[in-house]
Amino acid sequence: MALAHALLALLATDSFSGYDLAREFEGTVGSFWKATHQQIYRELAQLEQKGAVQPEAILQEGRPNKKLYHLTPTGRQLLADWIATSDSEPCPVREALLVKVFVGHLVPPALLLVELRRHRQLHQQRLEYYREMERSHFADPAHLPLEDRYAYLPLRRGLTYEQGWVEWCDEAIACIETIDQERPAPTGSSD
Amino acid sequence: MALAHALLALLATDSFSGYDLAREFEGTVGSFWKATHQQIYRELAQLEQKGAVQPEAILQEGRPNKKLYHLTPTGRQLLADWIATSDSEPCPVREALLVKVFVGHLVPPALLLVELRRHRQLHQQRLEYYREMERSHFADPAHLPLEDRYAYLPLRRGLTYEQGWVEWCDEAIACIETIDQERPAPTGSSD
DNA sequence: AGCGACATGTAATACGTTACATGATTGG
DNA sequence: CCAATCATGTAACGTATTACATGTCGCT
Repeated sequence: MALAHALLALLATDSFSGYDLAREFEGTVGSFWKATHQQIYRELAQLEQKGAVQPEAILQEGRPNKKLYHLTPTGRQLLADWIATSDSEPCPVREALLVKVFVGHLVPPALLLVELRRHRQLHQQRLEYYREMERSHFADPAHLPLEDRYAYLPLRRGLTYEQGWVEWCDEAIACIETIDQERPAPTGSSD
Repeated sequence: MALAHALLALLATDSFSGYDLAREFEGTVGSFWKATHQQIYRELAQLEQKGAVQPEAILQEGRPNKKLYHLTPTGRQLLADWIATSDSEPCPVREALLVKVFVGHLVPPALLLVELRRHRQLHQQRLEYYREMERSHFADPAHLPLEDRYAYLPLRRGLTYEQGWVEWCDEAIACIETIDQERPAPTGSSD
């Protein structure tokens, strides 16, 4: 049910088409939720059936028509009730990179270093993107309209989350480089 | 396929029963992977069919018998190949708490503060657990056996991850307390 | 007498991912 | 001419969650 609530939350800030929503999840909103367009269209259909959202047909020329979804009062109430009543648990971490590092001794250090550097770059890019959003949309956070002061907080978490990853990657890279220098060829030499 | 590899990784460090594995995911390993016993039993059955793991029947008195799973050479190779070849993407974040904060203006601040304090406590507890594991198992990390030096790194990420959450919760709580003091009753008063 | 730990499993459902499908427009 | 953007969707599959099911032992 959680994707449904994430969609309602976005539609509480503005009206969007399914396509728009999919792009939102790739932007700032990606700091707290992810979804593909297939999930979104499926979920929007269900929300429409429940009367939580209402589509408005937008006829366009030169590009496909679209359905602009609006949050209904029912939908707004559904969202408020969910916020008020549901206990949300921290999302489970399933991080393949950490599995690899955990049993890193099974492969040559150089191989792990490639993966770690790649991840460092991905997180660094995301971090810079969030920093730019912070600069452009949330300069002087104390004097923001009320809604934006709330919306700023998830972005803050996105920032510290990505920064945490970058710092950990640096730590891990340094550690594995040391291991690599101590023993040159840990696999394939004398096993 | 990722749970399969997480299980193989654990079985590369020791032999476990399904029940044991489920408990591992609640301990230190929980810093990088989560799984319930139902998932684990299903996946172990599949891994057995592939010849990646081999069960040893342990007959016990006073408690149920169990199957101790051992990693086979095939399984070890499967794991090493996966580490070497697969590009692992950062796991998608789907954090209900951040959805709630994002549209926090829809509910009374006091309500959000309850959820935030609850989360702060959960992350604080996890943080303290990881700190204890660090103290008891990874004191003096430079002089650890090679395998433990790798195993230490995911725990380090667990530590900074939980710490990041605790710090963000403090920031969010302070911010929302300020909002609360500025405007006493944002819902239900004059809407 | 009831609960929690031990130990394994089935079944149903919900949720997420990947592949396939269509079709116009714009820019390289 | 090919790829990307806009825009919506279906179908199949894989993974995860929740509920149900069983049965002993030791503790309170």
